[in-house]
Amino acid sequence: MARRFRGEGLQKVDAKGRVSIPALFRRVIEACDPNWCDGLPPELVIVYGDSRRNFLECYTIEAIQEVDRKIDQLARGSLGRKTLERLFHGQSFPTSIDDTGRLVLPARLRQKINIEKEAYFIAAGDTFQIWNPETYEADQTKIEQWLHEQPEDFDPLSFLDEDGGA
Amino acid sequence: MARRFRGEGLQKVDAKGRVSIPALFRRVIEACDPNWCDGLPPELVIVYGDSRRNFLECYTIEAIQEVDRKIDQLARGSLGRKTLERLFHGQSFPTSIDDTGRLVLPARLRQKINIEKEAYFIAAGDTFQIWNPETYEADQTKIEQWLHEQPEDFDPLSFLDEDGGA
DNA sequence: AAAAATACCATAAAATCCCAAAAAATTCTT
DNA sequence: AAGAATTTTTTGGGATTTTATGGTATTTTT
Repeated sequence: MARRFRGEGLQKVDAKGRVSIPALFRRVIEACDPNWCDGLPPELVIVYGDSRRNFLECYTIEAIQEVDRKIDQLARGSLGRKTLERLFHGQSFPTSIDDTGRLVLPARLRQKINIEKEAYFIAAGDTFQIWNPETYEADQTKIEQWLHEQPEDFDPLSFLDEDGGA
Repeated sequence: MARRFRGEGLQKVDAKGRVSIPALFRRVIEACDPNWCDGLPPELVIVYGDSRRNFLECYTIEAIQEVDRKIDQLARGSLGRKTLERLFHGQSFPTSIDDTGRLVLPARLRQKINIEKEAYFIAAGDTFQIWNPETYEADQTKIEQWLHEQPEDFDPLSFLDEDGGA
């Protein structure tokens, strides 16, 4: 099973757009970069997507290669392939982590998700996401509210029993 | 059947957030970490969950992998998957047990469940939980009250006859 | 030249490692 | 079965390393 990101955290963003990647995330990025070895800057790909997407999704090299392979299998010219190429090849930004564990988010990306001084990092399986802290909180609140609307003894784990997912 | 935790106990937490894991729990954590062998630190994952959750739930590697596999089977982007990714990937903390049998609970986690000098450990099937001792006691009292409200001859084992265990 | 991106250096806070001693549980011996 | 010896567990403190963050200088791009 592929290595997974876990955890979350608020990080500062300085005037130049530099952000520290939480150390645990860094370990995963390193381990999932086939070309990485000690001393080299670990690489990753940031997918920012279309205008509706309000967070950045960060892929390890292995994870993005898996997506690439799947895209390759779609028929050339098909709507699916065109759409996915736009998203993963066009609306994405390959970068790497510097020797102090930081990433530089270009102004364009910061504007897109509307972050200034702080960024919220959260794991999501084989990727992690970067959010504007307020936007994230609002999203999380929505999820929690939904959970609270469920029956008293509802356990999120019951999702796991569903077949295929809602 | 997967190995199960059993037992409970009060443990001290020192100024650095270190807690001894009850030795019996340790044996289970070791046995359920596929990568573990003598000398290596046994790993586990602490799921702390959303704002309402007032205890930490500790998963062995095998237990968390089972959850991960199930999450993988839910449709990408579905509400169920998103909720579970938040909970198990985002609101969790991967860690390991040091050579003296201790775990370090970061300040953030201690604050979340409001523990300072003592923590209460209790087994719960293939996971175990860490509580603030008073919070745990209150929860336990609630359960006992409910039991006392049942008919004289009520036996909790009768739950086992229900289908699905609503 | 101005702006942006990159490299280099520096530091406080936090997490980790290492050593050591009580306390408790287990085994051994008589 | 009781006591002694040994091992395991729990707990404590200091030293070291890593992490997160800030600043300045240098290079590259436009």
